[in-house]
Amino acid sequence: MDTLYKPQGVEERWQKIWEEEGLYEADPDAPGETFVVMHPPPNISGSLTIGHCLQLSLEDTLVRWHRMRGFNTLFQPGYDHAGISTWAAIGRTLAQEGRSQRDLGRDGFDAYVQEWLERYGGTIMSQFRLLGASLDYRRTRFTMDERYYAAVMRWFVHLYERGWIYRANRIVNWCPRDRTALSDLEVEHEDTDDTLSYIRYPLADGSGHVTIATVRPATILADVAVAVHPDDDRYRDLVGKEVVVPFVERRVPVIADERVEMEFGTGALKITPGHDPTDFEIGRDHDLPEIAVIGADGLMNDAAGELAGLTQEDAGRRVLDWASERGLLEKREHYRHSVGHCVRCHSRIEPLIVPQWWVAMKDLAAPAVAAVTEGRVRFTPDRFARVYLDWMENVRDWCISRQIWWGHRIPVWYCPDGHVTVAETEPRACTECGSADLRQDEDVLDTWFSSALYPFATLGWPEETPELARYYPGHVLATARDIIFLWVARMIFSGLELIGEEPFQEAVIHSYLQNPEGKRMSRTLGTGIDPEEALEPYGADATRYGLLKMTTGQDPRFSWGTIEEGRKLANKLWNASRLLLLAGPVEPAARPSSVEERWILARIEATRAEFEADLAAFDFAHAVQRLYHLTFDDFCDWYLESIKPRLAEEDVRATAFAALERLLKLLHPVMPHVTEEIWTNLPARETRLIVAPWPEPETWEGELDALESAQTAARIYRRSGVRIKLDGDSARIFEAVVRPTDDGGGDLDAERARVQKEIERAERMLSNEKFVANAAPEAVAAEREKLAQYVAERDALG
RNA sequence: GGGCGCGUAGCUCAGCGGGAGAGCACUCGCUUCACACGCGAGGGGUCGCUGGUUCGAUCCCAGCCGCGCCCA
Repeated sequence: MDTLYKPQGVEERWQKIWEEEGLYEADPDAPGETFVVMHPPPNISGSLTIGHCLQLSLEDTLVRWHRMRGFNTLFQPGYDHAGISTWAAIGRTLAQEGRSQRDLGRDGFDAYVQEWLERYGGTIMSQFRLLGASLDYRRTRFTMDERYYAAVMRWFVHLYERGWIYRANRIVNWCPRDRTALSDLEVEHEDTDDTLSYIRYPLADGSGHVTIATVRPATILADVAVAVHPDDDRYRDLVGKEVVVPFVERRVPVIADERVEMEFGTGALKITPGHDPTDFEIGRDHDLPEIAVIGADGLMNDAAGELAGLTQEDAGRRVLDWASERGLLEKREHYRHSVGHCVRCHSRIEPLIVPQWWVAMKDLAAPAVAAVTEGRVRFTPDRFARVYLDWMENVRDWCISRQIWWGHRIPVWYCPDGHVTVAETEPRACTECGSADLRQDEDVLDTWFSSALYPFATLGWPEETPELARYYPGHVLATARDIIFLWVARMIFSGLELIGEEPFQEAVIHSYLQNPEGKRMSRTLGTGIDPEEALEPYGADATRYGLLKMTTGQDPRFSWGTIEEGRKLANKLWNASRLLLLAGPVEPAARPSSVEERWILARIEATRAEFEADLAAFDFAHAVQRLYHLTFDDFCDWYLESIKPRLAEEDVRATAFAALERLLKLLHPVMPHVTEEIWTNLPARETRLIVAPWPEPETWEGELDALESAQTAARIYRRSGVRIKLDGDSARIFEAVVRPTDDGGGDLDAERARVQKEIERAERMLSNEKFVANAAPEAVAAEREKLAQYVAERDALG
């Protein structure tokens, strides 16, 4: 054994052995309470980020912990086709060759994407393995594989038959770059600098004008009304009159609607149902026409007449010029407001009225709200339950159709007569007229429509498989907060609707790593950290440890120092085991005969209980910190040092190996490789550590503080050279651990003064009558205890 | 516009009513027979600011200031 632990090679070897020996496999026929974690399937549009590794580390820690405790565990791997995301990524690659997705044709694109899939899918699975994630790789699923496709079709038809899927011509978020509709969740609002133009709309009867303010003058061409608030005294007399829309010189009514903000601009709002979501709603309620002057490409369309083909900016300038020439442009001012952008390509979202497929959310949402309010699904940290509920309680209908070629094609067919046939598999004839001339809807489904089924589609649903019976519902779902609505919420309502049970009990919302400079990690900006930058030099164990320490807070910065801490812990364990192995292997057996032996067993036991409590609360950072402290301070610095003089005794070594075994077991879920490597070197191995039984609770009462007097004496001696009087075990342990090199002496006065200060502080507090009267009894007792200890210390100093 | 989170040692972060902590970095001592990628010791902090509650506030409350995020 080398004096330095080198993870390279060791980790890869164990990863192969564990997988080849079938130790990652979930067996639905095996006994045991189940524990199921569905790992969120990464997008095949890219490789893993360090953030994925953080998520995987905490999941794998839970999975390995449960596996050792005898649970029948399923840790499910897979990857996601990631609709628009992959579509856009492929588009970027093709663009470099001067081509686009649509140049390939639908079939050509399918072929291209298959290659893409093999390349990225393979990379992702190999990165999972590199981290030591104990996923059941045999079960790897893809959200567009054949069986998964069948599940998605069933889901669509189910919702359709329920009457909750409908096609409607409504305003949607349109990305003019990718030329597809998006759901509300795929739009992000960004503060944008704009110019607010104040334009006069003359009254048709010539009695004056109304001034409106707009940031999008080009849309004036599609105006169908001017709206004011019903309580707005300034405009009360105008309601019911008509105004003339500039440029197009169309007469439109002035209407009253409560959705108008009186404070904005002049309080009069131009209504453009074709190009604004609020105006669309107002328009529908007032039966206004819907005019579209902007096309799918974001440019002015034919309805814009002489402005057709212009960009909105150019068209807007023409409109403003027109108004200005006629004295209708009152003023222009700077205006900063938030504008919707495509979450992927950052194009400015174009609200357009286009026919799309929708899911009515009302009936799906109600049970999903109840699941959380009734505590059947819990969030950690629990404040995210509120975030979830706020969204779910106010959820709007979900636009699920996308105008791209990558995804699950909508299972709807049209005959020449326009009849609609909805079926899970391709129908032979129109269900209404029997026509065999069927044309399938061109659109594909929102990628999240299929991801929503992940917790059961991966288990074989809609077939009644043994896996589905055994592993649904699952237990822990770990994810970052950015997909609470997109995915977590949708899994909950789909699971409730289709299976009748929520898909997991615990939604663990983990931290979102920032890069060391505090910036958001982004692959495209090059501000991210490639997992292999950590895995290669530090090893998976160190990386896992470090990442788990970074799970606190909301947006911790990635820090190499934390990974380094993990590497040191691995090395420390390695060398502690070397000490014992070099002293002479002997079968492990806890036969403690001294106070320090009982003490370490008690410390390990106490840490086991605390560690379990941390994991149960998903507090990974504190969990690993405990292990570090136990290993360095308790096990190495005190226990091993104190038994060194007696290492020749077989019982002492047997106990030490037994203690080491327990320590390795506690560390295994966090650092699986180094612990397994050491474990396999211990005498009398019968099983792999990965499936070794988790330590049972033990009782070592009254031993937790057994080393306190020796430790206090060590602190004083090391600081000042002053020896305090010790006897019996404490004296022996002090000698063994501290190995004092002189007879003491030292600065006795300084030590006395220090202790005296402490005594005075405690006495001062205890002489404060208000403290004694008002403080919690425990606080007062603790203070008395401290005083007693310092008095004892003073006496020991002599 | 509404909501959430965070400002603690040079850095990354714990602590969240009763003497300010860890790891890294820094300084000093030690080649000690597991580990010098080690061991031991030390320096370093008006706990963002201002008020309030309390016998006592880094911790609770209010208001500011600064960062980050979500929803509309």
